[in-house]
Amino acid sequence: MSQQKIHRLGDLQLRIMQVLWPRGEATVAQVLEDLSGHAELAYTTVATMLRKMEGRGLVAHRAEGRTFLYRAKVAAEAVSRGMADHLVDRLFEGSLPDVVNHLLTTREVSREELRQLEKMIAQRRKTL
Amino acid sequence: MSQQKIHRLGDLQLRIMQVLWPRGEATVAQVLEDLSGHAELAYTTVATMLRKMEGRGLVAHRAEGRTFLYRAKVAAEAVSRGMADHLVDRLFEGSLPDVVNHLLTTREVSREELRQLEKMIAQRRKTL
DNA sequence: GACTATCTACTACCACGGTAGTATTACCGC
DNA sequence: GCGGTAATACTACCGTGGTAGTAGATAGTC
Repeated sequence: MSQQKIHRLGDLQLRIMQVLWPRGEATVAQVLEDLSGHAELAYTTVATMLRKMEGRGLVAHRAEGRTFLYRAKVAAEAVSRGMADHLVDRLFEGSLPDVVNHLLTTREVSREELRQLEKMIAQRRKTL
Repeated sequence: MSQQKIHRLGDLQLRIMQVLWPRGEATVAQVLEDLSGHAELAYTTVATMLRKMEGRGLVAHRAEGRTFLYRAKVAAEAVSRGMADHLVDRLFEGSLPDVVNHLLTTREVSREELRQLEKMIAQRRKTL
């Protein structure tokens, strides 16, 4: 059941995952530390959230003395893919050209970025 | 307050909006009708959801006799833009190349779609 | 050994999406 | 006029994200 609901991550949950992914393992205090800059949260808020996320299978922990070391249990790629796919499906019926077109027409784009995009497309074509 | 939280649309809420956008106005029964195919919902479920959405400023209604005609109060473009931007910001720090790269590498793509993408990019370059 | 800082556990809220039942009201056909 | 149908209003409930306080345990410090 975990695999199917990967796209459902609240803002705080995602930010916590984004702390855990590069760190590998982190204590509650470390997560809280890396999170500051967004909003000042209470220590217990982060601890509670981590416990809830563990219940959902997003993270796991091991005890180091009396301290818990949390680690991500789902890969960053799986999450971003799940979330992106979910959105593309909901908004653009799964059409990749539609979503890219939407992004291109509603956002600021630099010449350099356009060049990058073309490069990616050329690259992708080779893999077909 | 309505403008800033446009990206927060539940699945059902979005589907309802997607019924209202092309129709312009619709009764509860018509929304329910257009929604079937997804899941069979109770009439009162849709009615309740519409009332909640009206409280949030997503839709509005006028009375035609004793029947309510609901209409979307936020444009489809604003919603898709808000949702897409929110996701791109959360997952890829607002980087357009990153999100496109992610989409290109994780999804199935046809040669034809790649051609379309290149066309769009060329088109977009003209507007710079 | 007492004090304090630091952990986790438990509990409690609130908001909101989603779902639907019950109640009330009003129209329509006979 | 009466009964059924269809509409909205109200209420209720569950799950879950988010936030945090309080309590209890424990490790380190003087």
